[in-house]
Amino acid sequence: MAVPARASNRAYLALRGEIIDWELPPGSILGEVEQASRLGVSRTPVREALARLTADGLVAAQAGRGLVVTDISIDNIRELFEVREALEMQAARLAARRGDSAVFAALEREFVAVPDLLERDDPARHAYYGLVQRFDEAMDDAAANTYLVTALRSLRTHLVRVRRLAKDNPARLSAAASEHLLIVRAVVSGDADLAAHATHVHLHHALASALGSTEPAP
Amino acid sequence: MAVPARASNRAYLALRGEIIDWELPPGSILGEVEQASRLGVSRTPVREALARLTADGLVAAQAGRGLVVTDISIDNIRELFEVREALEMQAARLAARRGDSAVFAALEREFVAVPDLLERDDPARHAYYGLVQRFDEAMDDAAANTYLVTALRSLRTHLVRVRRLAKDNPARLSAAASEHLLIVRAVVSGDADLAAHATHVHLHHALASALGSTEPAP
DNA sequence: GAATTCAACTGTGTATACAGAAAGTTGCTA
DNA sequence: TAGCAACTTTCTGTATACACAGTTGAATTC
Repeated sequence: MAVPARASNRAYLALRGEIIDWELPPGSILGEVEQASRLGVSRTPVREALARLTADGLVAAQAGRGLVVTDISIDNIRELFEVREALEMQAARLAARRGDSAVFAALEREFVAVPDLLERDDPARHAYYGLVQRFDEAMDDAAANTYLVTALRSLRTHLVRVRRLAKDNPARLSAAASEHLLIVRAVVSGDADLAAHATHVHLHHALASALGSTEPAP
Repeated sequence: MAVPARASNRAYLALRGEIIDWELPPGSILGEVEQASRLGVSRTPVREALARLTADGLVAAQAGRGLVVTDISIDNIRELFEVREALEMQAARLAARRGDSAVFAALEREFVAVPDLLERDDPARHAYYGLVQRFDEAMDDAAANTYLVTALRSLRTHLVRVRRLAKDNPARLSAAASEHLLIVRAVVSGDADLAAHATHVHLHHALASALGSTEPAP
């Protein structure tokens, strides 16, 4: 870092990380003075951090109680996926029209190799999730639409919380990789409709998996 | 208002209004001290207002220059409509599935009457734009998706700026009303595909109109 | 005459102090 | 014992003071 990171930014990243990692579970009350002393900064940067988190939708003002970490329910997951479907299908269309084939051809080779990757038994699946992240970034880049990318980033913040709630199993990861592969191949060949529909299929399965793994045993 | 509106909120609404109304044109530099003295509040609420505007994408930090009102270009309009297409088509689908038919039946009657409305020669077309606003609100309500509505609201902030840039002509308004009418009828009859595709058609024409009226005469 | 350096000023980032409002608690009364 | 009221405490919202960084301008030197 070229400059000492600003205190408000440090406070924002710290609180955001703790909320996403469920260290601050939904319902936690975030008082300004308490967080200021805990994070070792004054109230001013904490205020700014909390304002950004409110804009992100990670915390909300509750009457009289101050700011509270927002809840994530099953209904929230369905709503998130409804928006995600709209935005990612559009991103896939745009990427197929505008994307750099070479970039996605490289990703295609990586997704082909995922079965080998998963056999290596990386407990946290860091390599796989890193690949998915690069896929997302390539799509953002190829879509070349500031407003779309902004909306997707906001959405992903919430999706990360869901991911912590619903653990993926190895079979699902393998299936997801082949779904991603189809999307990537559609982008490489410039087939916008196929890219969009393959994204739809992928999200359908992802939602079913997320809902399935969160439902309690009867 | 039960309580005296908070100074930070007043500052936010004031600055937001001035940016949307082009009183603060793109490129305007917003210094904290200057705005604080102009709005009659201290720097703290102004800071909060500027932070919210930055999150909205209406202002952006420019290296060394402080905060600057963001620009709206032709490319921005295209990008906005790409996102709008994705979100509003999804909203139309959801509204067709979940919407209250009675509400949209009432809107249908209003849109049928728009030609009469436009003959009354209201210079600012307040009645018409009010109807469109009620249409948007009914769609938001029917879509019943917090994240979708949040994204749409953010988008509309930018679209209002475009609307000030590109004036609608009476012929366009009349055509837009019949496009809206088709969407509303599709929602009433619960036809999700038709609602989505009618929205697509509407946005296609709206974009063509916006781009046409902004292009300088050759 | 041009380039480089130094100084001053403007503007943001942070801390803290103060005021007002709201919620919880405690005590009194019916 | 239950309910109401008043008080206390703690919170947020706002203002202001202070420090540091970046930019701009001028002056001096090559």
